[in-house]
Amino acid sequence: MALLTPSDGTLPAEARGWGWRQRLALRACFEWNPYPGIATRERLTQAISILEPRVQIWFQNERSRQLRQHRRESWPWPGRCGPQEGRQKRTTVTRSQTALLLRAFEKDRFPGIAAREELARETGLPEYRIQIWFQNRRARHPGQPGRAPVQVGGLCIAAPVGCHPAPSWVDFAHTGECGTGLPAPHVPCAPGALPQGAFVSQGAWAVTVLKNSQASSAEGISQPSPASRYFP
DNA sequence: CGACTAACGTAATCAACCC
DNA sequence: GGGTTGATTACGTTAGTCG
Repeated sequence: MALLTPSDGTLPAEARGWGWRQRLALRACFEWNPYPGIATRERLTQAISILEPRVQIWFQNERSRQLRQHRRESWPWPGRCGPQEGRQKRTTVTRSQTALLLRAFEKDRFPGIAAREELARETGLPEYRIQIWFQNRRARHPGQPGRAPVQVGGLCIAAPVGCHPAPSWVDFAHTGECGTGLPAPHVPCAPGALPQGAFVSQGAWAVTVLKNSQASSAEGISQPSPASRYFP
């Protein structure tokens, strides 16, 4: 998405959307666990400087793509493997926050990003939680039909939290922090969870390799058929 | 123009929390 | 214990970008 890219528009073609290093980290994680819990998503968030909700959206879209491809090629989708990771802790919405949201809901059932940001500021809740609240509210309190036009243009997705600096995929590329940041070795993951060590090494490997190689070779790394790894 | 992808929608469901 | 509601999932659609 252009809105996630530097404003000068000089991002290389292969990095359309997010940086290829970010994609690589996401793919590496996806291969080990297509259903990451909040802990893994948070680690990814820190490692690749993409906000957690965006990471979640990416995994949703990626699972969708993989499922489609598996169906096309008549391969069974492995689905969840291993114990489930923990969910996002349930957000407690206070009465005053609910009242605020209800007022906004009555005015507009389909708030755009700007309105959600404003509500986030007013309530102190994260913008993505606001979005979830509206989704649940619409589903459970169907009122007048009809939907607001999708607000895509004019988004400030690059920096929903007060427009912080541009995604640091360049830093990610040069600091080498990502290898350790991606899969925190001491994360309190559920016992018997996915092969964390393997995940660590894979993520670190990916990053290490990328640090010492060119984008062209990186493309080759990120390309192997993902399905082949599910069915060795 | 078609392919790709981020963002966003619904519907169904799981699960935590409150009364 | 049941109702409410936040979180997550699958799946579909839209719109922007690129070759």
